[in-house]
Amino acid sequence: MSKCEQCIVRQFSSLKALNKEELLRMAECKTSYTIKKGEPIFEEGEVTNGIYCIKDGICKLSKLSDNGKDQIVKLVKPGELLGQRSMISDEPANLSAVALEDMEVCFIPRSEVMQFFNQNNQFSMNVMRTICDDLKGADDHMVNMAQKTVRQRLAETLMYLEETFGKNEDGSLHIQLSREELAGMIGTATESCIRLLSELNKSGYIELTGKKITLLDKNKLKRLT
Amino acid sequence: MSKCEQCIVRQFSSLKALNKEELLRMAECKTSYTIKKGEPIFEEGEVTNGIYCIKDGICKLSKLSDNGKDQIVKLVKPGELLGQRSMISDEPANLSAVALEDMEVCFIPRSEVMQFFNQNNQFSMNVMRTICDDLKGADDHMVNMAQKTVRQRLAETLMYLEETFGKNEDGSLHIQLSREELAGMIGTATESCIRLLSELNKSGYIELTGKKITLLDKNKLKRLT
DNA sequence: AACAAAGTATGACAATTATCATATTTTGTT
DNA sequence: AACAAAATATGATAATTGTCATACTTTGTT
Repeated sequence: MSKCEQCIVRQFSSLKALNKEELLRMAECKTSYTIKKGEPIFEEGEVTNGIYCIKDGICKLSKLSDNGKDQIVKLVKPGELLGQRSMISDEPANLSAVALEDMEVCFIPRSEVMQFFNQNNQFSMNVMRTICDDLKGADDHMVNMAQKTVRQRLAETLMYLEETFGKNEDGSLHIQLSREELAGMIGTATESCIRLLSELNKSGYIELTGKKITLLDKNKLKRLT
Repeated sequence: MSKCEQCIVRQFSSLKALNKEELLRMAECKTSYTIKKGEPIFEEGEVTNGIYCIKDGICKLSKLSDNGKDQIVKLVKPGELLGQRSMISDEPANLSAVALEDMEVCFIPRSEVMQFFNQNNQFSMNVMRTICDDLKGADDHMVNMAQKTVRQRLAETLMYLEETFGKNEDGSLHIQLSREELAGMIGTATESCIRLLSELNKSGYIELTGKKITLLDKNKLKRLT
């Protein structure tokens, strides 16, 4: 059983407010999991009964729409927590979490987290601020979905992916999404997404090499939005 | 200076957790306002420095998109609180709040609310749950915006308006939105909204009489979505 | 009552986006 | 290495939605 003290999740998340004793308690009750790319951490409607700490790997939070398409609501990085909203509302998950890369996560039971939550005011304020940030992000995202064209949303998403997940040595986006997943982020049909990518490619905004996407002219891309 | 004990807001909002002494303190520091239809309570980017209790009247929370159109993110009823997220994040308002009817609201300074928040655990849990509900609502709303057609969103919105704000004696929707505002809710051009309404009218799904909208066949409307 | 201004309605058309069909390429498995 | 399956790409076409022009109605003001 590994310690929680030096864990990346503790450095970036609400958990940074926990003291040594609380970290020890957490280390004792946590469960570590390895999750393969493509596998779910939890699914929409599932009772999660705790939170997940993302130690390594990226995952998508998505929701199945009535039309059968999976809309990606958010991407989650190492250092973040999953399942905080469900824990506080005491409700099943509203979104599914699926690994986009091989992942390492720890599960901490609800009862334990709620203890920290009630005892440690700084911790609960941290959780609260995170949820407030998510709410602001979701409102802004909603406005973009409602008011921007697919091309604008694609350009914004590509820049977001580079800013958030960085580039490889060759300059291509580090995060690898399938065309279907990218379409699921911007809220469009897979074919439309492919067509627009290939248009941006021909116009010199981006470069497509196999699955790799490289942003060539970010100023031009920004002007699209 | 009126009392807070019997106020409608106390019955429906997070404030129900406050005790008599806290209510007295709140009554002393609150400021009451009357806001005319069309006037703002606060605007996007404004530092609010407190929360607003909606005693009477309905307002819209909206955000101006880059294309110059106002997207309505949420409608707020009497009994609800405004500005909780900004208060906790200690940030300016992310959305504008504008009265859709003449309103009565009370303003409570941030310092006071934060005291309740820190002292009264039930109150802070209530606030937290409300924000969690908003987050779930925003995520769901986002998926609808991304995945449903304008016609589907219009049908859903009309049913939402009837469920949430009720009907007049003649069966028409109680809440009166301009076509532009309705378009701002569903995220489309005003002309498209008008055209679809008139199509639903001709097909017998709804009836348009001046500004009044009556839902005639809710089963059919539901099937559209 | 008269008038301007705003809101609602509709047509014509263009632009955007989805859908279906069909190649082509890549990936994974035996 | 060979093959099937999945992912990517592209064309053709239809459906949806936005834009601009214009007319009609309602509202509010003087």
